[in-house]
Amino acid sequence: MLIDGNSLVYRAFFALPTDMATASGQITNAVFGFTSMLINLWRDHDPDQIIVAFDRPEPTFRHAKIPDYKATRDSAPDILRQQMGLVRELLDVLAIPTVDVAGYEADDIIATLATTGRDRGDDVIIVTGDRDVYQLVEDPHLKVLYNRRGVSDYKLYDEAGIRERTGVHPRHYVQYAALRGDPSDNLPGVAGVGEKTAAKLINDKGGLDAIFASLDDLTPKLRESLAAAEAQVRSNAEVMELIRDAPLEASLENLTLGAVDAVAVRKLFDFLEFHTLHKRLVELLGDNCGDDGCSDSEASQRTLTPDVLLLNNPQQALQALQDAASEASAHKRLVLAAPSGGLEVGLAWIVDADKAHVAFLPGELLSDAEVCAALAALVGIQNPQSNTSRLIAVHDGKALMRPLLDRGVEMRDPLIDTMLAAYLLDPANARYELSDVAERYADIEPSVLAVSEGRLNFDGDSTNPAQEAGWAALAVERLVEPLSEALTAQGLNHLNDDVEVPLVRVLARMEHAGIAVDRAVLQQIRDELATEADKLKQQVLQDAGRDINVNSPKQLAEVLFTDLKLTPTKRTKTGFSTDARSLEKLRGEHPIVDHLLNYREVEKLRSTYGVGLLAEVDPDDRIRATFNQTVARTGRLSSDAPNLHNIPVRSERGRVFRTAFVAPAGHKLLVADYDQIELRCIAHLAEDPGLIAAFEAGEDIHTATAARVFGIDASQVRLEERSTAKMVSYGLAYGMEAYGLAQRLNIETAKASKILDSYFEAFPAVRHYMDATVTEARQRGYTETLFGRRRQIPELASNNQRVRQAGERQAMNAGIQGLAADIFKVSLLRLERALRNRGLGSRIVLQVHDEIILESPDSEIDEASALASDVMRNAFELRVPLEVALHAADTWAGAKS
DNA sequence: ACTGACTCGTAC
DNA sequence: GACGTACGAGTCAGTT
Repeated sequence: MLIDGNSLVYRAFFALPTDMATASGQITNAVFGFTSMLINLWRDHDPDQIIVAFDRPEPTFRHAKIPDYKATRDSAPDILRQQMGLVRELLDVLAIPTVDVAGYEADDIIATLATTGRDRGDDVIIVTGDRDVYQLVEDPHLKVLYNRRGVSDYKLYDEAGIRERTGVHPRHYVQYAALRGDPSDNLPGVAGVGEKTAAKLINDKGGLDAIFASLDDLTPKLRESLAAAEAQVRSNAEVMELIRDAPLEASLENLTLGAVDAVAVRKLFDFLEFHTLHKRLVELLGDNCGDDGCSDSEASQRTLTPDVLLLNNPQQALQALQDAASEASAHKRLVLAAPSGGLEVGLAWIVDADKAHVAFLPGELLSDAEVCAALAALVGIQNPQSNTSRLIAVHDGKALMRPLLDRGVEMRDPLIDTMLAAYLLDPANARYELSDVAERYADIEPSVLAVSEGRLNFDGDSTNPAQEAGWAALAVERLVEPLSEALTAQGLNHLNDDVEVPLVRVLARMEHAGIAVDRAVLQQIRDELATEADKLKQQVLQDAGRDINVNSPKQLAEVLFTDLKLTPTKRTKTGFSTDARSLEKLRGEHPIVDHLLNYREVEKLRSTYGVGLLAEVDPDDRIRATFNQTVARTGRLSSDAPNLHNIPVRSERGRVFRTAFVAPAGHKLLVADYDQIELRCIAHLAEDPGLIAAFEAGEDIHTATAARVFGIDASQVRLEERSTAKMVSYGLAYGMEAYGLAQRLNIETAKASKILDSYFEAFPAVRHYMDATVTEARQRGYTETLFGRRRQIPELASNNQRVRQAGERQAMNAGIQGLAADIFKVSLLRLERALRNRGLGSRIVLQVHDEIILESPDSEIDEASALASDVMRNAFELRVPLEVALHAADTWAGAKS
């Protein structure tokens, strides 16, 4: 194994955060990364010999040939250079030989050693992040382990691999690279020639000489570029060719691994504070390095090392699953965890907190029907006859449930889902990956790599999902107690046990079902919009008078406010705003304004909804979004891939997309949506007699509000007054102020202020509720919904007025939006249960915050409607009634109020 | 080629 | 600075 030391140390340095340091302040990110890589390489490939080659600081023969060679490179930062010495020291104590030669690069040393090794019959692996060595792989005994990025992303290239990656045979690599150039070495290639063209030229002609000899066959542009660059290309080829007979002092025979000095290793690792790495090293080297009389007791508490039983074939899998399922002790805990690749890759489990035994089932065994059945017996929904089911603990149970549903297995509700628990405990956190939660609540050390890459990546060992899933299972096991206790302490048991946890299965079933779409309709809409967008774009360009990117706010601002001298009305962080509200104010000043507004609308619809939705349609003509339960800080759900929560409805042009969401033959879409749920929540929370009375009377709430605010009879309320009242009511929930209302109504702030005053005079309890909510939140540091859902609002303690006021608005909104979300979740749950209990064929296929959409057989419409209405109205008892509107139609567009 | 900040626009 | 909660397309500048 030949390692390019500089290359790997550089990769490690840039891949890991520079705040990794020892208590004494020595920065260790590069040494850490390099050491971790080295241990993994050693373990995974078990080489007979390891040699690490280094560059020397002096110029090389390449600099002599080309004065500008590598001239664009910045010199290494000090904090990296310091660590080079530590890496050398590390290799010393590990007795790994290093080589460097003045005037030559590490690559040349590697080329020399590789050639010698191959000639004497060795298999050689070259480890580097530098592509130049691809040229060496002309022989089946020579391979390159290329470090693509970070410290754990390697790819092993043999001759075929190089050809696939570059398009050329390794023996042509130098010529190919010479054409393409190498910006990192400051070697320009041919203008207009990148990887694809370079490979094509080489393969068509056979080599540089042939290419330059027959330039006439090529297109004029290419011919010209090549002719102009010939000298450069020839020179590139010369310096890119690696030296295979560099003058090394030691011979390959003498560069062997020596005896490891265990005490020196321990001292160095102690100094660097590499406790986990030391443990891994000891595991690797065993007695050679293990017994130096020290222990890692402190570190081991924070580090998890799973002992995984790998199930290699269906027989072993069946046995293990049956063992787990048939154990006499019921009501014990079963921890399930998948590796980062998901259930497709595999599934690990632990039974009865027996941490010594983690089983890992490779994903491919799930295609075996018997294995699937055995898994169903272990984790499936409870068999009514048996009451012996184990209590499941998971992190992100939906990630398991959904692929299991695809395989016909319906997993039962877990006892605890550590992801949901962490979300309930702090929904403003934004990070609920297992490594984050494990560190926060069980003081389990996350792998540094997990932190740097934002996901669990078991210490660089990306090739071992069994270890990774095993780690996850251990982590979940350790989290169960602390999280359960924290939930209880915070009064979150009801919300967790009776709402969030059972909701997981409802969402998994919705995702699994998906919603049917009419692909042809969607394509038709997209194509019409494309034509229209093209036309409007031409108009805008014509108005602009020059060629710009119409999608670029920056270029648009230049045209509008510099070329055309229109008056800017609003600033953004980087310049003048061109958003729709600003453009509205410029209407009539220049035709470009109208054209641009039209273009924006059509282009938005075309790209986001036309192209975007079509990309998400599955082969069976259904769209399956993901519904996230731990994203929104108020307790709402969110949807992505695609986001089905913002399908257009307000504008006529956008609404047509809803005609593409359909019910299959013999079915209807049944849409049930809450009427004014947030406003009803405000009425309840504020206990405002006026609002309550209006809702109880079943009046049109905006008309009734307008009547009270403007002091007139409901019959006298004009459309504009109703609209104003509606705006105020909505703004209320968000903590809107006079300025904001004025902007929206396009009136003066003073006038808006009067309207707000009148509103609060008419509904005094509302203002009191808002004030009390903010005061309480400020005192406690968090808000709480009626269901006990908490949300921390640290902004309330800020010294910055702007931040603090934003916190106040969040506090006002959280209780309202959160209560609505809680009620809605209960509805979803109960409706799904009710449908199942009655054995109906109707199923929930979508939800949008206050709207549930069912796909219902024609024969069931009446029963399902009545059921949905009943469940939703009675989901929670407020001081005001909850009203639900129901519509059945063939498409989502048809089901409207 | 990839990534993150930014702007803009859609929903409730 | 001024209305809460989301997701995503596209641009652009910086990095690998």
